[in-house]
Amino acid sequence: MPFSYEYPRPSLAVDCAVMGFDEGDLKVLLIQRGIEPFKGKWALPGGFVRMDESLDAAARRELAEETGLTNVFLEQLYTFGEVRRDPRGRTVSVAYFALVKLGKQKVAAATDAARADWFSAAKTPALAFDHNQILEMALLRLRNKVRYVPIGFELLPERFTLTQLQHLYESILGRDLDKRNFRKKALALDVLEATKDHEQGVSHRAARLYRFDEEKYAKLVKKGFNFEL
Amino acid sequence: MPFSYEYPRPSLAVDCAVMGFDEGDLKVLLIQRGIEPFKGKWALPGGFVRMDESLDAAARRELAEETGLTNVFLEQLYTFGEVRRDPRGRTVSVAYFALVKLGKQKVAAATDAARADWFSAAKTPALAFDHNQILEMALLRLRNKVRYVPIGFELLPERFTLTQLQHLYESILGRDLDKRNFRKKALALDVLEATKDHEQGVSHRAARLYRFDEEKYAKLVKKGFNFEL
DNA sequence: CCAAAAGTGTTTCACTTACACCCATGA
DNA sequence: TCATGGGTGTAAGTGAAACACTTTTGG
Repeated sequence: MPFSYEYPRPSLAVDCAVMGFDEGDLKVLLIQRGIEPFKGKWALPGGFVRMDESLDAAARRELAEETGLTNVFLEQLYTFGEVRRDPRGRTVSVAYFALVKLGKQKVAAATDAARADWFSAAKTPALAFDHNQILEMALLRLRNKVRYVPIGFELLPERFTLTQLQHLYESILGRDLDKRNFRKKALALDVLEATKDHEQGVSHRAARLYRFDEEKYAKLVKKGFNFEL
Repeated sequence: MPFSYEYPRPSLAVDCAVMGFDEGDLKVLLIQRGIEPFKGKWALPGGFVRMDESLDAAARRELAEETGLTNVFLEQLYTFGEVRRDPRGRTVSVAYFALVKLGKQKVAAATDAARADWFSAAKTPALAFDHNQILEMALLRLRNKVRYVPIGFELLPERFTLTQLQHLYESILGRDLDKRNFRKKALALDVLEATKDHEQGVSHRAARLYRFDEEKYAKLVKKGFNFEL
């Protein structure tokens, strides 16, 4: 500790596991690396932390720079610090977990990324660095967290049908849920607000659209409630 | 990214929130800083990460150096990276969460620590850096985690009575539990092995000693079970 | 009128909670 | 023999899971 500031320091990076939901399928956003090492390989978006920005800020900046995404749900996941995880030299990476409402935002590759694209979370290619491990942990976190915190709504458009919500949960949890029980429970939580509108352009009975009510949810949290789907 | 290795780098530290349980009370291990900054103030044990060691290894090393503790339960907690959290300059700290079986190990201050001592977790002094915040997060993690992972046993001696176990849970969760229900549930989980022995030297009926059965637990985990106390 | 998904209640079972007394031991 | 904590069972209530048919709409 006394001479700490003379010590050599590891490089410090952030990497983001960005997840979205589309067509009943959980997706992950990957970029194709435009530079060495691992040039041409797919990887999580990320980059180095600057001296004048917090870790969260670095994650948001890199995400915007490499993929064009802003205003996403972002939370710290885990810090990866094995000695040889980066061939360039000692690099510690703070991994982030991000959720985006797909369809709204277009992704666009930029800076060091040759391309950016969505992959089905179930079948991602072999990634650069230890990014497969990071991604695995992110998916695990999503599965665990979605059971007691309503983050699922971060993955849906502002208005959605109960069937969409159910399919989202099914694909995150990896198992089928009973329709009646699911709807009963979702509505009983009292955080969904029914709108007057219904989905459009389907060739069958149109489902009612619901909206997640942040205020009701905040009140419930205060009361020390117990969310669980 | 391209010029990353020319960028200035933050310092990288680890800090450990070490918790123990003694006399029915949850404790935290603090060191009194022997050097600036915050000389004389209490803080979490920790120090800088070396280039040739992983983050976990750094946490273990610092813990051993500053407090003499080895073989503790250790898991990464969260990484703190606000720009001005260390007056010496930009420093990012990977915080760890540690549990020790008290009574077995003596703590002894060393290196940069003037003293090391156990404090009741409920009433800790104002700490150096953002360590109060780290500690708070560690206690929160313990409260949440203890509900679905049997880490409570990391805080008890190898053999313990059911009443000790109950008091541990009560002090972590911050509320009283019903004796009969607690015992029923604890035994129903089928991870406790009754020994033939009883506690000694008490002036009332001596309670039976139990042991946590790691193997049974591992088997249950494999079967995808559901621990909860 | 057919296909396709929306929408809706009841019963059963398991688990949680509340609750009070006798037992064993050492002083 | 008294004080102290150890140890035990049952009943009521609450929440989870299983399960099938009618309704609406567009083609």
